Amino acid sequence: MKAEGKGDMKREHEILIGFLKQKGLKQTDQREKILDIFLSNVKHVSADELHATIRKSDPRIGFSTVYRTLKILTECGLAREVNFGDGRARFERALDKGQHGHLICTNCGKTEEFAIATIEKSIKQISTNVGFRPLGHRLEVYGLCKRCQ
Amino acid sequence: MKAEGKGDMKREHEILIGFLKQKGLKQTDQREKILDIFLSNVKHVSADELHATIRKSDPRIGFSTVYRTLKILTECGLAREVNFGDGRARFERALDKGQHGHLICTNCGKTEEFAIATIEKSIKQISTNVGFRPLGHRLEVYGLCKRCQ
DNA sequence: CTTATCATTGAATATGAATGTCAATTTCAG
DNA sequence: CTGAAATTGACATTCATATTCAATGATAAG
Ligand SMILES: [Mn+2]
Ligand SMILES: [Mn+2]
Ligand SMILES: [Zn+2]
Ligand SMILES: [Zn+2]
Repeated sequence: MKAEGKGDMKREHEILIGFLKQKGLKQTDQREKILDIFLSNVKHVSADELHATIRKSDPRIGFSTVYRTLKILTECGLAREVNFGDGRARFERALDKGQHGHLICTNCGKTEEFAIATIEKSIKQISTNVGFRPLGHRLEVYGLCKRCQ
Repeated sequence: MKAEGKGDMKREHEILIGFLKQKGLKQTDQREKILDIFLSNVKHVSADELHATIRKSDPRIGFSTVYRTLKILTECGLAREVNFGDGRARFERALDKGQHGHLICTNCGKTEEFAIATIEKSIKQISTNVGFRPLGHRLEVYGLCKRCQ
């Protein structure tokens, strides 16, 4: 669970630690472990799912801690919350990963990501026209994936 | 509550009645009244809010009925569900009103709509490229409205 | 190292929207 | 009309999210 060739996570840990210090919060084993598992895991994970995964390596970590840590990770830019209309929040890695849209299969739940550079340009244009300052956006496309059509 | 110059709602009622008949469901006063109030009301209303409004003119209509009727209205294309990340579903008029994006102020909650014709073209393009068949989409932009900046 | 302070943890509990249940009532085809 | 079947509305349940709180842990000062 270390030599997995996904680039070291030092940078992410430094960001987390810096954020905690700056906010007067404390550095704990739980927070570090949750960050590790979050980063080494599949994308679009819910708090529940992440907690289930973490329990396998440390059954003593509570759901609340996972839940609260995901919030912290989101605050410090390491995670991003996404929502696929299934009634629960999901989180994906945010560092070095720009905004993107999601194609969500309404039949099997499969999701695919796509770049939205041109769309983002349109959004900026439109927003500026009406005096709105855009800070974030969500674009979800619902439909049928190749297999489900 | 009738001569309000918003075009008659006959067409909507015909659509609802046709849908009910076709599905073997029954035409009730409640459903008609809920449709009326839904149409003569502000956009982006939650089930709760709609129920509160309806209670003023008929206190005997229950929340469950409003909730279930909104589902029916969505099924027959008279309403569309939208979600602004505040944890509850909202509904807007859908007949004669194409898809559009929303600019949502994260400070005051104000929402503004905008056309997404060009963006829709991009979505279709991208989807086709990967073999995905798009059936619907949501585009929400979060930021600060003119007043809140 | 020791201590004092204050944040964190995790189990339990609370919250709130969405959905399900069911007896009484209403619709509507025949 | 009449009866089968859908509807209604009060209430209960579910489920994700959020909060509470006593015990524990982290950190800075001495
Ligand atoms: Mn993604
Ligand atoms: Mn709208
Ligand atoms: Zn699929
Ligand atoms: Zn505002």
